Amino acid sequence: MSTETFSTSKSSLQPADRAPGVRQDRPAPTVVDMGILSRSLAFHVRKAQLALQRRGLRSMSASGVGPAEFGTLVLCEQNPGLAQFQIAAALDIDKASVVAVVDRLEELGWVVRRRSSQDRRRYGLFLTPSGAQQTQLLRQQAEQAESFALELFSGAELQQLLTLLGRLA
Amino acid sequence: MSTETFSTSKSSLQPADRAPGVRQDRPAPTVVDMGILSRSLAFHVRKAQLALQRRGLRSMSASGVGPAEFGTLVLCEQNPGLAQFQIAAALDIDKASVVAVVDRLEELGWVVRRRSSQDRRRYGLFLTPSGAQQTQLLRQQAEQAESFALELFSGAELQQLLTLLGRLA
DNA sequence: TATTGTTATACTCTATAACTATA
DNA sequence: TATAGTTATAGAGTATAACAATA
Repeated sequence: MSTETFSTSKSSLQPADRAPGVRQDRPAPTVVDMGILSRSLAFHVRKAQLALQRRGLRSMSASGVGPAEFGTLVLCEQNPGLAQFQIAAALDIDKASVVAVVDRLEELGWVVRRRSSQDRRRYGLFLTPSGAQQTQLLRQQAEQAESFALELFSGAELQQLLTLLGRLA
Repeated sequence: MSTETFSTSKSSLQPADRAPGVRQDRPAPTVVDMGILSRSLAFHVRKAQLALQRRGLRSMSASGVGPAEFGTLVLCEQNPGLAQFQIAAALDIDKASVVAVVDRLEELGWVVRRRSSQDRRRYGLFLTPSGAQQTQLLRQQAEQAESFALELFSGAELQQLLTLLGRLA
């Protein structure tokens, strides 16, 4: 049996006599019970995202290219002439955030903005040749960064995970 | 057939003659092809997290209680006397970040820090009576905020989603 | 020497509001 | 009036590095 006890905090905001119901004289836990967190969707999604970020996505951000930049490149590749508000809708971020993303990509010389002749409020976004080249490279890096999932999941499991996540969003 | 064209961007960094391979004179896309993003785990996890955040989690943060605070309360409830570094490990955040979280909870009078007698470097964290009450309330809110998932998924699907996400982390 | 809690700092990502030019 | 892009600002949320106290 443990005889561990706990004495009052350094903080004077909560002296012992102002927290009369707090139980003491218990051993400090060694195995952590996650309680409801083990059944919380938000908690699991957050941990999964952290794990993915720490994995290979850091390799991209080293070159100043984050998820939003990568997504924009892929969308421009698949849909030449896409407008910025369409990028925002597809990536689920605000159109104001897209401005800085496209600014960076344009500075890198990977993307160009061209005014639409039909609606002069819009820019059409296009990959430059070097942008197309970089996109191909980054896509390979992204695929490799996610390839570890192929060891964690069967093909059917991976497919269902994507399906279920898609239903959430 | 569309006759839409695109003229040069306002930015002088990328004049037309420095991006010679960019294709023009194409109609602006209306349906967006997500390309590889539709099969990207990181992309789907990120969108799912955004959807969850926008849903009910905002209701908590209105009271200054975010996911980290909620997780800490639940952990303290299930494991009285837990140390801060154990909170950090369980929630997958840095121990430095836990300090501010516990500070807030202590200011609210929901949690108290007590020095361990066995290892005087550590604090044991305990819920106060009002902290226990608030935790129960917040847990109900969290369960309700995630209850929409019960309409999106069958019990088996929800269970598998949690299992697969857990395998990622 | 290593660990626990702390402080200070900075970075990433995103949202909000107000503005402009076009529609 | 509404929409597309822009600007400026601010807010989460987290990481990193260095430090004091303790092990």
